Amino acid sequence: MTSERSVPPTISEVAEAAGVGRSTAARTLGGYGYVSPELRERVLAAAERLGYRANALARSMSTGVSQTLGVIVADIANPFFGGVVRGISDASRARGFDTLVLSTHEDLDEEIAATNVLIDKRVDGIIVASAALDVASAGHIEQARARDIPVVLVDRAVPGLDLDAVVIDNRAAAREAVVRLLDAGHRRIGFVWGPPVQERPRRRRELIDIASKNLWTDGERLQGYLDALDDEGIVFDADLVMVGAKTEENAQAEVTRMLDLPEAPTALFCTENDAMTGALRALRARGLRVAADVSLIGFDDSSWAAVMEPPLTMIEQPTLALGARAAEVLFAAIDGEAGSTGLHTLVTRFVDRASVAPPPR
Amino acid sequence: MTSERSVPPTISEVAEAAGVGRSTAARTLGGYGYVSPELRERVLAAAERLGYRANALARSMSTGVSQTLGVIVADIANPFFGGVVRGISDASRARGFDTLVLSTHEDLDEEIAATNVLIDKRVDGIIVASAALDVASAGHIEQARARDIPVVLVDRAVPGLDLDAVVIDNRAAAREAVVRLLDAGHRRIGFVWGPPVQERPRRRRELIDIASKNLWTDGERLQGYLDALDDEGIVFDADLVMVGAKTEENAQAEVTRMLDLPEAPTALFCTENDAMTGALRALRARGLRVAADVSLIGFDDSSWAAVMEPPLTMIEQPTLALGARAAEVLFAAIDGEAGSTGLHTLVTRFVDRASVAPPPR
DNA sequence: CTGTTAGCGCCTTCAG
DNA sequence: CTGAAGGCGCTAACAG
Repeated sequence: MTSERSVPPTISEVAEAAGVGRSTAARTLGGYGYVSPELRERVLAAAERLGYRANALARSMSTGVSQTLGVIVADIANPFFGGVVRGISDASRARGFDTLVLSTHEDLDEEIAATNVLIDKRVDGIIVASAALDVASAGHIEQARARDIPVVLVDRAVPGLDLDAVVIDNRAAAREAVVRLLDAGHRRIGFVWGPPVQERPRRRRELIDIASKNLWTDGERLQGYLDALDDEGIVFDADLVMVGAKTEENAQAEVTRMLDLPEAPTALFCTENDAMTGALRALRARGLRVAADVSLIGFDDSSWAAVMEPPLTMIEQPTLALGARAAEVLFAAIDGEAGSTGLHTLVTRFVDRASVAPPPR
Repeated sequence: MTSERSVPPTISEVAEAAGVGRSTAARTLGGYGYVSPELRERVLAAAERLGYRANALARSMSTGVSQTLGVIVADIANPFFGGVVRGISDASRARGFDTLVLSTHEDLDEEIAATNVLIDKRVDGIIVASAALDVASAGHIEQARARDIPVVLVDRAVPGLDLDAVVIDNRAAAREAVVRLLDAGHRRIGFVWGPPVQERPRRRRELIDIASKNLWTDGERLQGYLDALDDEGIVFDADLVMVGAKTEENAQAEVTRMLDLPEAPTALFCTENDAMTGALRALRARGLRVAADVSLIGFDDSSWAAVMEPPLTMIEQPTLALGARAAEVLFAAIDGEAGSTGLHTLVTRFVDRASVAPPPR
């Protein structure tokens, strides 16, 4: 039975209806303190009759706890972040927490604004896949911590920031992928996707410098690529690295450019989904076959990759687990468990399918 | 400059620091009422110095407005819902609202719990892709409305519920797809995906009955399929409809079953992403080629569909727009604009690529 | 224009 | 074990 009135009943009204004091009603409805079975019954009945529901805002107001987690990601429409958010959401629900999700379009100012919103709404903790590149640009995160709001990073670490970060080992995963290509006999391997440098870096040193000044994941993956090349003593060729915007169109354009090189790459390492689809478009346009003509390995497995012809070899990221783990780490901090802050690294899975073959000829 | 204390300063402290009354501080910081430029300046300076930020909870408490929208979807990790949520999120932000997102795993009980959470947190409005099949199972939605919280449905309408619903015309889109297949000469067309019936329906009437008792989108798409068949006077064959769980595995199994029929389908209409990938797996396992042997049309375009060989003909849903529109309609309701409730239908786009060809032989 | 005075709904001492 | 009273931080009438 619910009352028809549109203003919800308060605990005082329930108390009155039950003929008891406010605090007695509050104690039984809030589930704390002692109440005699008899009164308890009466209160419960009255609450039921009036359709009482506690006002979570008022409760947060006096307890100082909102039972809400704040989540900041670049783009909730990106399946990768969708998985992370779902992992966070499920783990939170299990603890009775809800999640306020904000998308920042990979813009630092939006991220700062989002952080302020979360601080203002008094969330109990924040999980952020930050666009901040270094400590200097992470002032908003310090701000939250200064207000005693625990923060954990997910997907992207921020070098120099002493914070818990739940990530994968991008560098090792990238290195492994490129090693596979190397093992298959490839020597000219293209690197498709960020960092989004505008000018083609001449020297290797320059590239590493750029990598360290861009999105952490991009930099790490690029490093992994270079690591693998180093293993084989292959000199880095700037022509084989994509430059410019991180879009599918540009990936296609850059791969096309590489394909037209005198010494074209025989393999491509795509560090993101759109890099892979862009590369595939470029191959098709040039009439080249996957594996037979150009080998391919990509990041972020999906069910589509498995049904391509040939099926694509991919690196799978544990999106749900990243989110779930981030939530766990955050809850530990909320509970005041002084765990050592640092990197929590989850393992990726190398899904070996059929897009890698020896170079042609 | 931010103070180092972890308990945030209140408006009273700012007032004191500025040497003015609370309400003067409140007026300037809250941006309402009159304040002399001089005092205003002093208050602002004090607020800045103390690092003041308004407590949104307290504000909501007294205004009764939370500047927060509640969003309920089946699975935030599903790219379709990811797009919808992103659309909602962007449109909300533009109005200064934030979104509390809850995933229900397509479970009605979880949806009911989620609705209660949103009611308790006093969101100003709710957008829900409901798992409710009819008015009888939509009590929680009525509950929210009884508490004067506007609700708008997105993606899925609930037959009989007098509520705004922002959707696409699933029936027409499905019909168009099947008509294309028919026009290409196909007569045996398989329907892959829900409704998740367990027993194979014998009669057409039975099927329609089932369709009307399941997820609205599934039912509508199935109706569209039947509509197209009717146009050509083709009798519905129960063997060509998938039954059982809505999973990629089962889609593959069911398509395999159809392919092994004495009169196998020469075309397949897949109403969801996993239906398409399942179907593709089945074709591959049987050594059949897309288009040449079996024509294909699917729902929910993605960049992958464009790079398949051959590129897949798909129906594209405007996910961002669905979310954005739902938010607009909700804001209209929040603003008290008494628009007529009903269906808001957005258009889909038929992306004609190359997975449809005449039947073989 | 400014400051005082009440609440918003809940939790939390504190006597009784 | 119960009820009265005060406070969380803010907004909102209301006099001055």
